[in-house]
Amino acid sequence: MTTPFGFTLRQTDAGARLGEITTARGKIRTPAFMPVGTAGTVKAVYCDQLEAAGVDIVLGNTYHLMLRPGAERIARLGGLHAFMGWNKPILTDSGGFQVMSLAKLRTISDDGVAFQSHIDGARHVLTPERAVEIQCLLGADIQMQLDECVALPASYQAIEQAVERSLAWAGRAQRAFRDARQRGLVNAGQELFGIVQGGIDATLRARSADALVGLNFAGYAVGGLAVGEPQQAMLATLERTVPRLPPDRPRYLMGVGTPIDLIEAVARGVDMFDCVLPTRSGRHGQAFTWDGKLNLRNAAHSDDRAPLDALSHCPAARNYSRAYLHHLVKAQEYLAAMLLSWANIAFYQELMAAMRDAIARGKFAAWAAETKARLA
RNA sequence: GCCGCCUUAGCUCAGCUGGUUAGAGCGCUAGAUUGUGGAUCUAGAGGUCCCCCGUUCGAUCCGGGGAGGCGGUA
Repeated sequence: MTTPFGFTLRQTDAGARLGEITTARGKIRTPAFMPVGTAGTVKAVYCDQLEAAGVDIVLGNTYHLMLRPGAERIARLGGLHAFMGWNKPILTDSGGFQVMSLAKLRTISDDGVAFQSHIDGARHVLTPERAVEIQCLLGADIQMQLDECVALPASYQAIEQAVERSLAWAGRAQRAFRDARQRGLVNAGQELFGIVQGGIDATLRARSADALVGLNFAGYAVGGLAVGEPQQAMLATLERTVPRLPPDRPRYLMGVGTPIDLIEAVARGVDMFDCVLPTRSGRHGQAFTWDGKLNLRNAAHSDDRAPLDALSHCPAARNYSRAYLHHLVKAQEYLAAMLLSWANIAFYQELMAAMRDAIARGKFAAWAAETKARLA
């Protein structure tokens, strides 16, 4: 008996939404932040630490896992959850982001994307159908359609083409997913999300969102943001896009963002986020704390006995001095990446928990104003 | 003792047949990083060119002397 996929909206406050996503592998408290685990690991962090930090769901990546170790191999080994030892929900990105980030290594057509592997140069083709097949093999609880993500600034024509192509691919992905469901390759607790594109153009965003809603997805992502445009343009785009999405489905802002980005987006009705910032920044010596960003590489920390963040509940933030973390970062010790990634993920989870609490109390606007000032 | 080589940024070293503001790598000081190519990028500070004398319009560079280091040799 599989728990079916579902979304319950419990409360709204000042535009922000408190809710819960149900999957066969567990519940996701929203607004939610999902750490990025591209290659079957949230880099430098154990699954136990993720769980203890309050993480409900992590990301995996279709493109990277397809290249190495291969989707069919992961399926033979019991699926991505068993493979990486994470039994809670997993959302897999489709490879659409790599259309942008690995632009030099791919050619795109209406049929799909041909990548030249950055590992060994081999040719790999990703179509909307193959992306669904791979995500079925991985066992993702939430799949993403293949889309075309465009770096900004870009011409109207380029963004328009990406919108139309992504819409066509949304329909193909949906047919492939329904076919997989009929063949028993996905269960009732698993779902596929569509992705809105359109740059920061109001007309294209409306066109993309409206057409996608017509396809009736279980959840909707807003993609193609935080890719070069100013924060104000991103927020303005959210204000025009999110209201077009059905309120009874989760909304996922892909690839965002900084702590303040998250607060601003929650205020505009977004439920889910993912971003590499807490982990990538952690590997580069930057910490997110309740007093704002801290660069542990800076010499100012070399004699500082204070903990990273006395307000955090994370052992990494409480039990090690800034002087020690500074030393580890300067010496390029592995433990620096481990402790700072851990602390950053814990901070992001505490931030989301604080937002959920503020919404539940009906105090989101005041909380947001105070917290933004504190973190700035 | 004698012979040879060396001395330029914190470190390891380029360079200048004598000419405006002497460079690199690393290190150092900062900044960037948004659906992760375990990648990288940007900027800055830092100089008695071992010391003294001489030659020259002008010396880090040429000559003499000195100091320190490395190697060889009796």
